[in-house]
Amino acid sequence: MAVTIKDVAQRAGVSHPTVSRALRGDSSVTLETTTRIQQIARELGYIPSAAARSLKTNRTRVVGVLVHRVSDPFYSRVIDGIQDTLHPNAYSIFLASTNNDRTRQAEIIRAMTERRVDGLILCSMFITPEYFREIQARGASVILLHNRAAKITPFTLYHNDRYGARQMTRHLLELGHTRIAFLGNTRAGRESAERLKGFKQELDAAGMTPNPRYIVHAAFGQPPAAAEPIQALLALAEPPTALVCFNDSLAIGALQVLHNAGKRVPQDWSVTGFDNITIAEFMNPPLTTFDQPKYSLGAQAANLLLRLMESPGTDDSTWNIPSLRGEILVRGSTAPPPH
Amino acid sequence: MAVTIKDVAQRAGVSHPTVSRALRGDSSVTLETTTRIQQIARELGYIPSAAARSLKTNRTRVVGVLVHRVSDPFYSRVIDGIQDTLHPNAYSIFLASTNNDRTRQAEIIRAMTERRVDGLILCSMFITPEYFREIQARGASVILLHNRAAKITPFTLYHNDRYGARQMTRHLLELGHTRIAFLGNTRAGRESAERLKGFKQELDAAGMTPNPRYIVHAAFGQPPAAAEPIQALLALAEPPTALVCFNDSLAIGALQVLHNAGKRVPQDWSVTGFDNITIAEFMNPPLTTFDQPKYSLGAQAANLLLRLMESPGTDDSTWNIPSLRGEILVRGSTAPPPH
DNA sequence: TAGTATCTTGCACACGTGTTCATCCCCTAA
DNA sequence: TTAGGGGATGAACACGTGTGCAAGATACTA
Repeated sequence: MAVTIKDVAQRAGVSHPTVSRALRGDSSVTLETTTRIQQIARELGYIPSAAARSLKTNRTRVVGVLVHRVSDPFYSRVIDGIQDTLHPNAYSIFLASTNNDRTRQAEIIRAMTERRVDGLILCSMFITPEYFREIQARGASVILLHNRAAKITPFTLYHNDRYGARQMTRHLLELGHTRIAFLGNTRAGRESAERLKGFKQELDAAGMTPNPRYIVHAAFGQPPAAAEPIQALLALAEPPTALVCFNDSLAIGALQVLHNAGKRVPQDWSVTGFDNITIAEFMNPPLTTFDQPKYSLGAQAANLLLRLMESPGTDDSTWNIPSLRGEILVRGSTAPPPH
Repeated sequence: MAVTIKDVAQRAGVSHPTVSRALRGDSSVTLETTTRIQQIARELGYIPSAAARSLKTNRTRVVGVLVHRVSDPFYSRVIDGIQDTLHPNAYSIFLASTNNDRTRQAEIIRAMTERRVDGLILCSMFITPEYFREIQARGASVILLHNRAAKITPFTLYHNDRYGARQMTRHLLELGHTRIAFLGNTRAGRESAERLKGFKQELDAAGMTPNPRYIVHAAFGQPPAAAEPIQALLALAEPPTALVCFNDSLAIGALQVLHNAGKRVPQDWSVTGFDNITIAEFMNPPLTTFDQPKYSLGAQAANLLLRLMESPGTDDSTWNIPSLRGEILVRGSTAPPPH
């Protein structure tokens, strides 16, 4: 069908191994022959078959990336970072989204295994240790990003949830707030639990005991999910004056609910987000949030994976796993409490 | 290295073609043998090699998707639609972003050609007719999405820019506005030009002549790019009272600039977006916009591509290309003009 | 001039799968 | 009993590329 290496060989009057070597820049081929073969290959529009090459070399130069949803504003930035790092290294990316569906995740990993990806970046919550080991046994390098069970492998990159939550809480304490609420995300599991833990720790450190009524949870991590828990907070006899949200999307949902209830942010309520998604600074008011280095996170994960794929088998924890802390960004959605 | 079809064959005491047939459910193999082979394959953890299969069948069941940036809130929803349509059909997706860089786009398409993708969904502006034909000549089915030069192939899905812009403009006219501005996006090329055309047409239809000073352009399509042109509008002796933006992101940028300038939306200025990205309804005020069926757009493109890949060679324009219109969503960012 | 070292190239095989065709076996009908 | 037929399986080859090894050509040295 398509033009193969043999076509080029025939046209050049050489054997196909010579063409193979010439195009790969093997120095054992005469410079003259090399340039002639390259010329002919270009004329014929020869493009080698990755499938055939992979079959022989046992490497695909493909990396699989798994997220729960591509349109998630957090992960889409992570993917940008992965893309920009892997592309210059001539790797292609299989991207798939699980939709938080275990069955679908299994199908995807199966497909990626059939395709013999060299590496895998998994941003899923559903990776068990056994699962991880099975994938690894098949020869693929694996990086976990943001995983619930962070102890499966040393090759896990995750932001410091507890640290971030403490930063946000401290900021509100420093502004003078005493009635501070926390809005978690049920679906985020460990991640949400960690941030709640940080929230409580910081209150403890300030000598305050967290009010259990101020700890509420959204069913998932998108703006509409904020409505119900925020209504509950508003209905309290003594509502809070500040709110630490699990992420920016929920904070944005909270802003809207508060606005509709006639509450002004930040005069009546202070609200903080988490992640610093692109849109956060363009909200009205601009969102005070914890800036996660999303792009860098993706880039670092990709870099780590590249190193791992180059030197497989070194499962030592002697590796220097970068840890990305992030930082607080104070914007317009927080202020001292009223009166 | 990995367990191959021959290992399964040996273990089952049959030849490898029998295993191949059994696992593909060929009826010529005894039911008994089939179940036994399947059992053994499962025990051994046999997973066929896509590379070897592709080499033989000349099909990869892989589709390449090209966008300018994954984190773009418009395309990331399109990708969701593509994903959810292709996954159940056992196709995998190569995702790559061009960053609006022609060289990088060429590298990506080259890589996808090496990988022998069965199909391609291109959301790029840089596809010339010759380029398109060359890709097609290599046997891949191609769908264009949102392309500047819509006439290259019948297999182009694009939303009706002109129609949408007319809708938005009419809405503002009906509210009583007479001083209406248009904020375009230089980088979007034809797309922006079409929307501007629709804007002008609707004004014409209302017997009004567009004021050239009210037509401004942003350098790119993200919120920060709105600052400069909006400042220019504010500096006019007689500034507009309404603004039709190229997309939601620019409208969001405009909202912030107006807010900082002490203008209230919608009391002083009405602002409209375009696309209805996820965040639009959670802005303050919620954005009046033109809802593009992004997810459906992706799903339709994928469906069309599936049909095209199943029956290659039929280049007829007898195909029924779906046309997706979209609809206006009136929310809080528009109101009658002041006084 | 012959022998040897070096450089260039081709032959043959392998990677893992699917497919065509031939073969073998068993069953049935004459 | 034998011929014929149909069903199950195996042998051989092909897909396009990379690689080890041998062979041929050339240059250099003794």
